[in-house]
Amino acid sequence: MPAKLRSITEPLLKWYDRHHRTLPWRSPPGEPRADPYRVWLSEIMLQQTTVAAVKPKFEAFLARWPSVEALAAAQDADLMAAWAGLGYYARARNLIACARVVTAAGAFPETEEGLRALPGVGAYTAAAVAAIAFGEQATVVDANVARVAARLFAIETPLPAGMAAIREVVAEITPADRPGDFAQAMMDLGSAVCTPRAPACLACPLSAACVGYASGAPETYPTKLAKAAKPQRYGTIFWLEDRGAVLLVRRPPKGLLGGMRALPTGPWAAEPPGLANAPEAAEWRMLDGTVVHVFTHFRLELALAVGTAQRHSNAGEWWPIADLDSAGLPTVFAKAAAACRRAR
DNA sequence: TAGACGTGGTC
DNA sequence: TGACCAAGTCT
Repeated sequence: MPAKLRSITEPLLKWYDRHHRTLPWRSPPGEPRADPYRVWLSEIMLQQTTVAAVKPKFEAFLARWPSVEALAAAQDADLMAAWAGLGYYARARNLIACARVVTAAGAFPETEEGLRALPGVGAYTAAAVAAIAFGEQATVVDANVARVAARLFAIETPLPAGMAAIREVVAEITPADRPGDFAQAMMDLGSAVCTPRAPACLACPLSAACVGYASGAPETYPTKLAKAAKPQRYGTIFWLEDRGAVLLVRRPPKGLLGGMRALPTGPWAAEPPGLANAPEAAEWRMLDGTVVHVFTHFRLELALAVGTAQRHSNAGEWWPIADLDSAGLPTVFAKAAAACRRAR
């Protein structure tokens, strides 16, 4: 084993044996394999999502759908509703598609290449599942690993272009023995020690090998390109009520909040759209105030229009207002619904 | 390659 | 308060 590799993997894995987090989808350190269903489900949920947000969702999914076969048999609407609040809803659509592919095939693919072909499984997730569930020496690079590696080797190329150099060095230091523990150790280290703002270098098992630490300014790595400003958009939410129920619709299957239940809404545009695309002719009353919600790529300010239906239209589902929590609304609509219920 | 795609927590 | 950030993927 090359000295460079040993000087990193040995202290890292020793640190992991002592300081690893215990998480519901994890096997203890030293286990060469783990349950692929749990590993896959957790990795999908963890994409761009914090451990704290994932833990209760993971437990709920595992209790309700204890195997990939059970998940494959779920109703789409039930799964989408169960995912509500986690965000990035394409993950939920791909999750059920993936479960059905795996169930039809009889088992998860056991190689990085095979996993990569599954819906919703990209370069990171394929490598993570291959390493953690199947013990493959795959190169696992998420935001934590990228940050640790960029500091360890003082990689100057800004992200995302710098990812190529990062992948190279991570491939060099990934051991054949315990590749899954190595990946999770890098992630735990990035989460607890090699943090974005104020890394705890004095507590780091890799500080002796770290070029970024030696430079005196490890927190400057990885460098990143400036982001574009978020545009402002405006919309109107329609709260149409009849005999204790409110009208909900299903969003189109793709795009923003695709496939999710929602309150009716007009366009989300650069100017307030007023009552455009109101669900039916009704006496709309505008509530005071607005609901603000910030998405990844724009900021949205919603006006709230409330009306009473003359008759039940069949343009959507009439949902009992007292039971709205079980509708599985994305957070932006849950916020708007709460504001309407308070103020109407 | 760059933009679409959610949400909640932190400082 | 707002900008940054999180176990990314798809097109």
